Amino acid sequence: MSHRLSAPARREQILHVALEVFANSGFHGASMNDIAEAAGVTKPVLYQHFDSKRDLYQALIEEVGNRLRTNIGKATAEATNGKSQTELGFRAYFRWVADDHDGFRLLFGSGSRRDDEFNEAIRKIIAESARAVAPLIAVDIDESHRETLAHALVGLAEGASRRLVGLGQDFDPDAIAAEVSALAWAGLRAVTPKD
Amino acid sequence: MSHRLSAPARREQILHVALEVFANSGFHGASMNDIAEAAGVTKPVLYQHFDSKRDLYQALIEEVGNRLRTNIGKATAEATNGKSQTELGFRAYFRWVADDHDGFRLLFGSGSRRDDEFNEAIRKIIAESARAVAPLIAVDIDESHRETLAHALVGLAEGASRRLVGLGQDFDPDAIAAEVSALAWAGLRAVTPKD
DNA sequence: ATAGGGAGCTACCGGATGGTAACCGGGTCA
DNA sequence: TGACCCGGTTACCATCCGGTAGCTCCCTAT
Repeated sequence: MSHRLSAPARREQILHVALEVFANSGFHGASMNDIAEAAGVTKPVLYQHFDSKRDLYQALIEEVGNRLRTNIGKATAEATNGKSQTELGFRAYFRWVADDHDGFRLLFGSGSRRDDEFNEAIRKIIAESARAVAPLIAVDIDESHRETLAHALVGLAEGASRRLVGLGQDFDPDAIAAEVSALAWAGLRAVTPKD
Repeated sequence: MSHRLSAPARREQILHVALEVFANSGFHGASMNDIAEAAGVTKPVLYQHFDSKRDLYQALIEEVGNRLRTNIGKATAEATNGKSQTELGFRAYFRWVADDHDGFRLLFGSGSRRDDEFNEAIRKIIAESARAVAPLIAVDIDESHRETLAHALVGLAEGASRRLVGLGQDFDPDAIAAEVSALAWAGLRAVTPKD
């Protein structure tokens, strides 16, 4: 069949294939046999590259998380003010979602959040995103509320993405980003202290 | 121990206890034995009231979904304009989250989304919320974008809630609602057609 | 040719868990 | 008092699945 691969190549291929399988079926829904079959090999091969199922899954979370981080980081680094930072950040986010559907579903669509171990990793990614967003909230409210609003904004992007990805069709990330970031930016300006 | 209960009472108790267990451990993480033990009975008793584990879980999703629906529906019914509708809607939502942590985690915190069968039920709830939000987006953009923004707003509330619930402490739902709805309302006004 | 290493496979184990069959025991009513 | 209803229990089955031991086969280098 698909010939033998070198160890590193096989590892990459497994990661690639596993991402798709996990994204489709979730951690519990996908068996190691499923993944092995999808990769055109048998189970023991998986264990030559990963210590356990969790290990494989975790590796994926980390990899996908890094892609997300990197994209947003690069994009916002070029921003000169809050508004453009917001726009560029959302654009990078939606671009990432648009061409990494499986990655998005792995992180945000699945049961990853349930499991304590995975939860931690994903929480970190979300918290990190929130921390990037928080400084944009200029209003003088207490730290805790600011954090909460930051998480809300992360949820804003997540909610839109979930639907877009759920539809299964491709979409124009820049157009969505423009609307969502307009909403976010104007919204941020409107939050007033106290009430 | 806790004496025998009438069938209906036992059913209610099981639902109550199962919500907590599922919320804590997720669908896969919680075994029927866990739930039975938490309820102070044994497994077969569960099967006298529910056909299967999935059946029990589904019943919970529906029940929680109804609570959410009802609360928001009642609240927004009193609104006279878009702005107050937004405020009242968010307030009802956060109030629900505040006193139904377990319900929130069942619907939004867990692996429920993964499973096709459950997914459908939860999707419906989210879609319903989005449909309630969509009319507030006055801007003249095409239907699909409006839907996406509506989902984004649902995600806004979800993101904030996830953090609040995750912190484990209680919070003032009205205060959060005030901020989030201010953000949402101002944001909505700012989305402009085309660009 | 042949030895060796590394990629891959067959076959298996054991634990966890959803689900069930068969039984028990106490309160109620004739 | 004795039959029966019904909520509850014990003990079990069957299956799925993560994980592993040990072998095979092919390619390469000497």
